[in-house]
Amino acid sequence: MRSDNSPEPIDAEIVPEVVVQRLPLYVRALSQFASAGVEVISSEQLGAHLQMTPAQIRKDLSYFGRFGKQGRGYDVDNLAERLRSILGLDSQWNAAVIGIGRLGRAVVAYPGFEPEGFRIVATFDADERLVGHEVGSMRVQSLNELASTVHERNIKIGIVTVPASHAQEVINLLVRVGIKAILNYAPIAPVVPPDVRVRGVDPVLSLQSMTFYLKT
Amino acid sequence: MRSDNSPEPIDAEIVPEVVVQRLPLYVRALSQFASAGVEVISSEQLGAHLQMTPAQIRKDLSYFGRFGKQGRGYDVDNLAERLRSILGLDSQWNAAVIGIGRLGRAVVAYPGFEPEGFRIVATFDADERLVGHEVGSMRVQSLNELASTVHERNIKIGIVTVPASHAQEVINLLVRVGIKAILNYAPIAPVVPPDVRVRGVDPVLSLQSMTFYLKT
DNA sequence: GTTTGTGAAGGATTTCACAGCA
DNA sequence: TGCTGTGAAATCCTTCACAAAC
Repeated sequence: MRSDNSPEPIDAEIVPEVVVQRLPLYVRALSQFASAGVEVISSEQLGAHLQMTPAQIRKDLSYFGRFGKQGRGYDVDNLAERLRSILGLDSQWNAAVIGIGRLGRAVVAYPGFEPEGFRIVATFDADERLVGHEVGSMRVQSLNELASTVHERNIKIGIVTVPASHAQEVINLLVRVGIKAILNYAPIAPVVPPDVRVRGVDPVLSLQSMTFYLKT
Repeated sequence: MRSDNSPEPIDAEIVPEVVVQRLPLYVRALSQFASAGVEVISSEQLGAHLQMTPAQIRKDLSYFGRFGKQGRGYDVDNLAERLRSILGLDSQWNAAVIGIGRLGRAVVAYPGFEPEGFRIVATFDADERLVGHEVGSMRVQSLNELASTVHERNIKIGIVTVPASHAQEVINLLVRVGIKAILNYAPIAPVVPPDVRVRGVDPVLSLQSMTFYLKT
């Protein structure tokens, strides 16, 4: 599937989306192994750790290049770095949080984004009484300012923490302003154009699909 | 696929897991239509709302019975109720939260669980200095009390909000105590026996799989 | 006329199994 | 010998298309 190194001529078209979604899992597992001092790892070991088959890992990686050495396995640091670069995790991504209620504040305060290169650089709320308040050392802005701020601060990601009743309109607004990646905490299935990606964070849905298996 | 009504002899074995995971989506959409006053809906309309094909909806439902009327569609209330019952959402589910730091407190305070029938009935933390404190009108308990409390309060779901470094051991403990459904907020891919279900809530993973498509 | 429920077809993803390399 | 990378096979999931029901 193409020869070894050379900085990614990846056919994004042709990589199945499921594969892309597993890549971050590999990155995370590799980081753990790296900080445990492991230098080389086989698809077998990685698979055991992630509860998946070695074949799947090898096949997934094969979409992007050849990273291993026969008879040996993968260099942990190297593979992690290559995958980070493929995913675009070697640069910083700026995000805006829309909806500064209880949930929005928790998201702004969440310490897990920054170390992974995701930085919240603006906060917005439709409620004019909130506008101007300080949250996480940022001024809450009016939605009127969304378009200009998104461009000025190079914001590529929208994080939606408004109530379900307003989520679709906020998402429409983000789309209109050119945002192509949305993390949606509202419990709705939003409608977006095909070039916009949405990922839902929805603990209730997760619980509801587990109870099926719990019934007696 | 079996005749009409009769209270579910569902072959859980045979229903694909993806289908089970979509059911809560249907329930949610149906509830919305119901409260908008819609009484009957076709797979076409439901599909438009959820951005999926009508055929997929009909096929999914066909695993569980026959709920529609040809030429007409589905009775919104009836279908919602049937699906709730299939998923086990017609009863209450008790949950315990393990890890009462910033995130754990936010989860305990989250108002989205209770209305859907999920009730947090116990809180635990490994830090003995926290034990005894009140959080969400519950006493934070020691992990020593986990086994007994799980049985006394009929807890079927564990919600893990401890730091990544302790998540696997806490999950092991939950498994040992008989928990079969775990909602995991820690950024790890836990290893569990095959009869235990885990769902991860992990905004960072979601973001990391979107950046792949953002890299111009 | 409309829309369901479903076998059959088609497409996508996973797993197999092995040649080839270290 | 040990393990990768990968076509081919197997499995899983989605879509088609139409008979039956209203």
